[in-house]
Amino acid sequence: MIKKTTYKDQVVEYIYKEILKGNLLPKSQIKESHLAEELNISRAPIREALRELISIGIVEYRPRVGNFVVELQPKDILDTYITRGVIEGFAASVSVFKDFEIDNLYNMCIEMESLAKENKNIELIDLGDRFHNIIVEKSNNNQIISFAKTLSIKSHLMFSKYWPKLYIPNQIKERHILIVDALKSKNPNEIEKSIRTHYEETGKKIAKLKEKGE
Amino acid sequence: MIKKTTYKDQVVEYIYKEILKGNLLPKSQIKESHLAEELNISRAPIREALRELISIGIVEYRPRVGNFVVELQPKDILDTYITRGVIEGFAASVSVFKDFEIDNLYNMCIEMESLAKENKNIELIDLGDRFHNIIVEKSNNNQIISFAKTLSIKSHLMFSKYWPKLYIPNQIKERHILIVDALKSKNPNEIEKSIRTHYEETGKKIAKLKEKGE
DNA sequence: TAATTGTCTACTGTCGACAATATACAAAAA
DNA sequence: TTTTTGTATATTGTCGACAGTAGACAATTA
Repeated sequence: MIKKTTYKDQVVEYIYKEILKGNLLPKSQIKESHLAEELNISRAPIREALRELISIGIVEYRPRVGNFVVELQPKDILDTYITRGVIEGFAASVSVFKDFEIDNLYNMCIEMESLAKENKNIELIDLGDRFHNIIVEKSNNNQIISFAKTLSIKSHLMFSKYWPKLYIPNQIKERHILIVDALKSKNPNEIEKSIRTHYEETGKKIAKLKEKGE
Repeated sequence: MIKKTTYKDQVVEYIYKEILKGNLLPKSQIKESHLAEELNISRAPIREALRELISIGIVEYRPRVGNFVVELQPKDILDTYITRGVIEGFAASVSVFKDFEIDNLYNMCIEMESLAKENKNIELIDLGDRFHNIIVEKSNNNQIISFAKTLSIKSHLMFSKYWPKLYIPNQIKERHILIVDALKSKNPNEIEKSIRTHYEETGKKIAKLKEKGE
């Protein structure tokens, strides 16, 4: 499969990763011409990329002033995680999972613990994404899926820094198994609640760490 | 209050209204250079405006091919309305309203009926927006507020065409009073459910009309 | 005829340049 | 000193031009 990408798409990736890596700090200005020079392209694709990041909520834009990496306040973090719980919770509550699909999700929980123990962070995060993605996609609601994707990108930015401090391997497994158990119950209210709690807990935790750390 | 706007913002408004008015039909291509010539500006601000409309989900973009007014399938309409119910429903369930605020919302319901009877559509839509906005804002969750805004813009596009066929004046009032009554109950589950139902009903209705109409 | 290949055209992708302006900082005034 | 006013500059906003390509349609081949 050959994939044709534009400069814009590559720049989106580039900026996103620079923020993740901590090379671009919150509140710092992303200057179009500097980036253009750095990447040896013109400002046009840079601007397009910035617009995309703005719509996700990663970059803040002040007309005629500039583009800035957003400073995520504890409150913003909590809001985002709570909303993610609302979106994904709803998705799960209207989804119908077959037994083997639930087993599959369960196995992913087990694998999470292993990966966490081996410190394979990248694989672990990827597995987590897949786990939650399966749930969201199952809703078959495109608006929900689209919002969930935005929130997932945004969350990454929030937890990456605090990742190691959040949960021990066993907790990671257990927390996700709670969701699987709820799915087994086939009770929409229970399912919805379990996922909301899942995200709210993490949101609170990160928000608290963020508060202390500054 | 003096407001300084860029071309981009004005173009967003322009395109949005052209779609609402039916001058730009679903599936039709929005050609940058044509619009640029029409408005006597360059392509740059046009592109920026299009990117914004894309992120809302009003315009569809195929790389290297063009920008097209989205063709909203009945399923998309239902998805959007259901999601709006989920978002606003959550907002309402975590909000705490004072008695006088609830009275205020109730009065708005009464006024809706009057406006509907007098066929003051623009004012009526505006009042509806304010009603739902009050609920969303009260949640004090910026992520929720931001999603709600997107969904509101998108919904307008969906119902504008079918507006007169949806509800009679008394129904408009009664449907919103159901929400107010739920708020009075102070029961989060009841509140959340009432708003979800509110939007799901309308979504289904519009989706059905859309199916028939084509 | 039907399938393939070649060509043309209109559109988007990207460019570099200039215009407009927010901000910082210096100069002037109180 | 403190406040106001002017000025410089770096950055965004907009422009027009050119490059590259998707899609349409004609020409070619079987």
